[in-house]
Amino acid sequence: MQGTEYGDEELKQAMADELRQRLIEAEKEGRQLKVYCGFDPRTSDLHLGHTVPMRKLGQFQELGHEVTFLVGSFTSLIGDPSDQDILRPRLTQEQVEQNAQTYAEQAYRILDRTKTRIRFNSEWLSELTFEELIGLASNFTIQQFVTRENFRKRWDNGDPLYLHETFYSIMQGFDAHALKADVQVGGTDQLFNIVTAARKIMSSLGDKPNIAIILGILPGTDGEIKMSKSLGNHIPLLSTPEDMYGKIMSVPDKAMGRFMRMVTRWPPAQVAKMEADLEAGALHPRDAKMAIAREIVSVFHGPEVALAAEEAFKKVFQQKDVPDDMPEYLLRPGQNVLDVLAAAGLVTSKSEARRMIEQNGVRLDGKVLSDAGANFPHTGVLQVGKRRFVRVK
RNA sequence: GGGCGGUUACCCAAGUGGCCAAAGGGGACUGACUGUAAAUCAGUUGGCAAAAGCCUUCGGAGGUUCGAAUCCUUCACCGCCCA
Repeated sequence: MQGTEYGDEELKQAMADELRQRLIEAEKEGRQLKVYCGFDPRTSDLHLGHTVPMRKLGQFQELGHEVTFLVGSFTSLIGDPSDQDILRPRLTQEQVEQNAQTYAEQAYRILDRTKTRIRFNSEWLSELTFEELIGLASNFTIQQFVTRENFRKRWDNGDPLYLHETFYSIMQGFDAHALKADVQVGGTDQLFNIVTAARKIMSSLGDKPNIAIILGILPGTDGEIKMSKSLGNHIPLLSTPEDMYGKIMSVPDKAMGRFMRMVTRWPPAQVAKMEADLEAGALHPRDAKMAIAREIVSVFHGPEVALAAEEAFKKVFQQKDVPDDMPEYLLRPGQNVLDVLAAAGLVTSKSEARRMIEQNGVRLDGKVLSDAGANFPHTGVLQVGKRRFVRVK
């Protein structure tokens, strides 16, 4: 139960006991536990935050249990209201299918391709009749939903709260039933959906309620709030190693503990030692973070690539040199500084380019360019801000 | 179905005929300081333009006016209260 966050000691204990019990039962019945986690195919690319429950699934997999990667193809048509206080837009069928495809593919970076079952919940949810839905819905009261924090806020603010949003929990509960799940993994934002909704629905349908493994939520690059693409604080799984390394380095120190626990493969003892060393001043926070960044990049790209990413980082940010690899732009005759900045994609408009120049944010081979309208001086490395580079040829 | 209120830039939010490209906050970006951290300080934050200035933007469409985010008509969407 390490790395879990139930926010309630009693619940954690209850779940731990139940898990132990279930393991014993399964052992007797000569079967493995059925473990699953649902993922919303809401965006096409996964980020570090998604990997937290995936790695938990991976651990179960290593222990020989049966793992299902459930794509919420049907639930995405609604959008989970759990993790935010505003209404989420509904996706179209096509968007969902397209996203689901790339999703599963990326999941294999973490999970064992040969052992992972991929299921789509539209399989059974699209078959439900209205009558069945009524039966499922009768397990819940309006109050249960309205008292949940995220609904409560919207209620209090006078923001719209749609009836269909309450179906999300019911559907998730039905997923657990359809999969006959023993264990369901999810973030703290899924506490209600898993512990209340899924367990209730399963019991009402005569299943043994599944056991909740509730994981903490990984913060984004701001170190505060949940990593999320829509909040712009995410670290995509498909980012380049250099980018991933750099993004991890930009995470505030205070979030290091959570990154160590949630996305590195380090055993608790090592994490504890690092934290103790940091506390004692024996370890420089920067070095600790570099170790974390190298470890995380290794998880996805292997140790050699991670080391190379680290070298690139040192070069650019510690020695203020330029990276080895960068996009190239072919200079055309008669172009001025603004033209090149805009055409090379370093800025989104010429007005922005002007601003950057005024703010001394534009450099060519390390020298600040101050004349926006001047002809582009010469070929070389053109830099905007600290991290945008283009080689002008 | 009725009454009232609302829809402003990436987000929240002020603005109720000219001084509004539109206050303030958040976020983001640039610079300084650093460890590409945090904190702090300074600045920027619609587009085009060297600049004067011009153009587009205050839910959509029409209108009044020399002039509209602001007034009128209408449509759409949302909230509250009543039924």
